[in-house]
Amino acid sequence: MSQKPGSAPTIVDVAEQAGVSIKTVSRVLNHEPGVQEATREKVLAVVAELKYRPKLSARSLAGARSFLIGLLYYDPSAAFVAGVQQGATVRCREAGYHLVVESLHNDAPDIDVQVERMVSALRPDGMILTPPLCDNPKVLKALRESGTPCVLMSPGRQPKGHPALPLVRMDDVHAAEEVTNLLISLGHERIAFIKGATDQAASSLRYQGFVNAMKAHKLAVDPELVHQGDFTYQTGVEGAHQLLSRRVRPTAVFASNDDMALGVLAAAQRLGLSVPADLSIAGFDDSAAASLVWPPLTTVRQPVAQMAREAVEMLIAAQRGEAEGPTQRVLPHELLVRNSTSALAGKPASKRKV
Amino acid sequence: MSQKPGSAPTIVDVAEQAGVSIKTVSRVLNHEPGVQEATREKVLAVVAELKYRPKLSARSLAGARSFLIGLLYYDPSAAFVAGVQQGATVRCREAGYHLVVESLHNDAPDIDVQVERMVSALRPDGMILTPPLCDNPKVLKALRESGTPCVLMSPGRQPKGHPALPLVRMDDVHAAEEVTNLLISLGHERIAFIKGATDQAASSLRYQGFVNAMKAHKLAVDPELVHQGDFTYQTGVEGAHQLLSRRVRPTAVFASNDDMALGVLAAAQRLGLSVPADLSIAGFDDSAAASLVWPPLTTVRQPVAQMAREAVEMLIAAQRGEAEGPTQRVLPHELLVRNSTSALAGKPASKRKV
DNA sequence: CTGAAAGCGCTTACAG
DNA sequence: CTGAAAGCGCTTACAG
Repeated sequence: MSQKPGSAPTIVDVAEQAGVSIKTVSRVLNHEPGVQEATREKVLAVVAELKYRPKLSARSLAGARSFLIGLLYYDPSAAFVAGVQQGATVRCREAGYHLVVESLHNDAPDIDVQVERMVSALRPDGMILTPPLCDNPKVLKALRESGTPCVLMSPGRQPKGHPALPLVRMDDVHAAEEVTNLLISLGHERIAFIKGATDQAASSLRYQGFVNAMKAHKLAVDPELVHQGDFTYQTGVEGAHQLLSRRVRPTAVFASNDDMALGVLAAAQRLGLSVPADLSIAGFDDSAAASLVWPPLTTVRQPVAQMAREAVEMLIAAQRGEAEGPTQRVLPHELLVRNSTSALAGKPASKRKV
Repeated sequence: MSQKPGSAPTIVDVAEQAGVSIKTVSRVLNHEPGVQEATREKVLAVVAELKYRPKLSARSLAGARSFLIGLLYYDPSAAFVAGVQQGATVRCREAGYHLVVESLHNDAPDIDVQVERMVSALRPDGMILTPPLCDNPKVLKALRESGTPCVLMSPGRQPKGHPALPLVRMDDVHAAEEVTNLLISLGHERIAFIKGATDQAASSLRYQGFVNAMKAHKLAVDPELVHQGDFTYQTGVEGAHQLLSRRVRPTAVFASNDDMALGVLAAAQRLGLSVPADLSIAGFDDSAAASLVWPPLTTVRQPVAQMAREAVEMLIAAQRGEAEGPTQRVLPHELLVRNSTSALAGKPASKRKV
């Protein structure tokens, strides 16, 4: 063995032992064409025997790739981040990439410098941005100037004046329509809606879906039954108190995320209402708590891990110059019908067509 | 400017413009002693002007540091991972390090190879392990053989036969004692306990704390009031049904994590019991759901972010050869007294000394 | 206090 | 199909 004991084997060790040049070893490892099958196998055998692993820093310094994908996030629920990482790290591992994460504060005045620092030190091959960072102009600008490829996860409207960035998202409008349709199919007509934070793109999309479905069934959207929340539990509680004090109560509440739906549930129970007998409640997100409370919430599951997986996919493909698939992808979600919703008393579930 | 337009400035550009050698620039950037103040300032000025950022891959290849810290995790609640990353990425950023995360499956037969692959490609300066990976012998072995420094977060008993590894944790025994003492101070005597998964270290520690506190107050630990759970919501529900069907019901239940406590809460409410009037419930972890249900759960908050922060700290200090502080640290937790616990009817809260 | 040389372990042109 | 040379951008010894 030419390999010095104690230190990890290098490409030189492999080349010597296989009786080829380091360039050939490099070719085999990078799946470059034009290597004789016998040579290829010999090299691979030595690689396995020596347990040789190319060092990322050397590949990165010499070549045009770093094999690093960055993930920038701020705050979105822990479950969202966990899902993103689950999908992203698995895909990265399969492809020989690694995920570098950074938790940034969306309002930090020097956020652009933080991003620029990270990018120029790491030179990642691509960056994944989650809300609300994917809608932060300073972040986007820093990334654009550095020439780092990006994929946005569930962004709001894209900034005008720049070419559309690659993105992955789900169809919030359609999902909200489905939830509303479910409630209508259960016989509900007085359906209240609690909106999310005004500065988040999902809020208006989900509200739009609610309105679409109501109108499609010729049901009125009573302004008195629409409450402005901000995606927090607290505004769900407040919304419930306000909505349930109407002369004629709603029979169902569609809160546009689970945290608010949980607030409605807690408030309803404190008021002595039985859920779903007296009030049906639906949420959105399928948060961990949604299935832990009683009754478990009817909600929508976002394909978070799958979105992250595809984001990594797009970044890697783009780098290889393969334009594989669309750069703006909409992934399927899942409507989870659980026990917080039920047919309106006296109205059979099948009464209305959906 | 000697710097070619379009490409990022290198150490050579800085050296030329500052009129010094690259070695001197390197000294300034690495805070090495023995540089004249005037020279130092001149270099720093040029660095700022050129917005020069040393490339990690070059530093890593040439030197002994990679400025990368690895974080390996599997499953622990999303909230736990989020907390760990929050603390770790902030500390990393302050120190010019970056966090590479990998989500592994604890039962993967080739988990040691996965770890070895990651380590030999990245050469991280240190690795942070969370439960249950921090107790996985194959992971520990792979890391030891590669010579990668590690810090374990909240591990169970350390493997015998090897030098004790650095770790950060909280005092589960003491925290469980505090929860139990709280219940006792509220007048409860028939207190049920739901144990966690037998293969997790925290389970026995928390039970030990419960037993300690009961004994300290001369209260009997009734075997009929101890239920074996596994940290899931479902076993909380099962435990509740079993415990609440006793001839003489417990007046309080201490579930050793929040998921199980939520199961107890849901079961109790379904049985028509009012919490905390009819039954006090305490959990452990301060999960997101704990404060979202009604009534919010009395529980214990782990200093997760702070533990991660210190783990990074220890790894960086160890690399610099500074033996700063102990390598086995126990961080303070916080008892959160919320509405799921109250004084036993007829017994004033102050009746018992704690 | 400062610098010239060598080298880390790969990939990139370029030859043949 | 294969290889010898140069070079990526830093740090490490070693000198003075």
